Amino acid sequence: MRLSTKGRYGLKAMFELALHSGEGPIPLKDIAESQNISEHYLEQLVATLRRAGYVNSVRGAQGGYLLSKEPKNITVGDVIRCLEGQIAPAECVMKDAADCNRESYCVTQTVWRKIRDSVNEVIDNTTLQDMVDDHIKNH
Amino acid sequence: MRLSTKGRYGLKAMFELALHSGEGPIPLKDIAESQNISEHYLEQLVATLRRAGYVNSVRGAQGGYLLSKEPKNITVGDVIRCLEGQIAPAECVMKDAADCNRESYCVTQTVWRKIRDSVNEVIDNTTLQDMVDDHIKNH
DNA sequence: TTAAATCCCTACTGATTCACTTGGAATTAT
DNA sequence: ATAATTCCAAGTGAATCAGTAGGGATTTAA
Repeated sequence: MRLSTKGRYGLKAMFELALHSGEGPIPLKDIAESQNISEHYLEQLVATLRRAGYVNSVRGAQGGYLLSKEPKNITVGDVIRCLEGQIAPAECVMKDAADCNRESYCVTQTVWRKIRDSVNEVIDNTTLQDMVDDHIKNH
Repeated sequence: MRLSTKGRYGLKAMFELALHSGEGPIPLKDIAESQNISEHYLEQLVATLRRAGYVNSVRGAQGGYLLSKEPKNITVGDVIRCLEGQIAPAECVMKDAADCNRESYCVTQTVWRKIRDSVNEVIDNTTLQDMVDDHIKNH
């Protein structure tokens, strides 16, 4: 039940972008350094977020990345799901899942569904702006 | 964020034991067959649960496994944690975690903590008895 | 008393995923 | 022109997953 570094690093990076939202493009180098992450690895994660439309890029010197929307319109769920795929403890409670067994009703599925829903509730109701506010409040 | 087969199969097995609680030892063969799981693999999972004190075993012909406590006194959290280790989306919010970075406060940690707590709330408040009741209600 | 049914234990294994690294090409500000 | 950046594709060592293999020990039933 651990998140991989994709989701973890990705959210850190998105938080950094949100923190400097409106200040023009931020180069990955800065984020990688401040978060102590391999720049080349982070590049791959941000590429995924870019293709999904959450960040825009500016190439060339003085280029970098910026959020494509306001921080309040991007949720933690958007970011994590983009990088990690659907968040569900078992395949049988993922969207488009095939029926997991011949029986029409399975009790463990009920448990997995509850776990899935509780996690999704948290991540879909926290935006990057919430994280920024939280950060400011604590400094 | 997927659970491995350890936790998934393990919970299914414990549910079967709870369902037949009070009927004497149930052989693994029956559980493995009814849940369509490799018996030898399940054996390893149940061994872990036995060593942790959640099930007792009876050796020899007509032997098998039984819950060591009443179904209402074993939670889903007990079972999953026993087989999968601590449930937390990131190391920094696990018990005994070293400080994740030089800064005293980290925003992503707040998110991970919320996820961790919401999952634990679900699994610690669902017992095997709840699953049995749910099963009976739906048949 | 022997055979069958069961649990118990250790080790091995092929496939997949993780967390990167390598090595460049294309683009743009200075 | 040069340096700073993004963009792209492929390779890699280590770890984990989901078992399998091959036995040994214990108990019941015939």
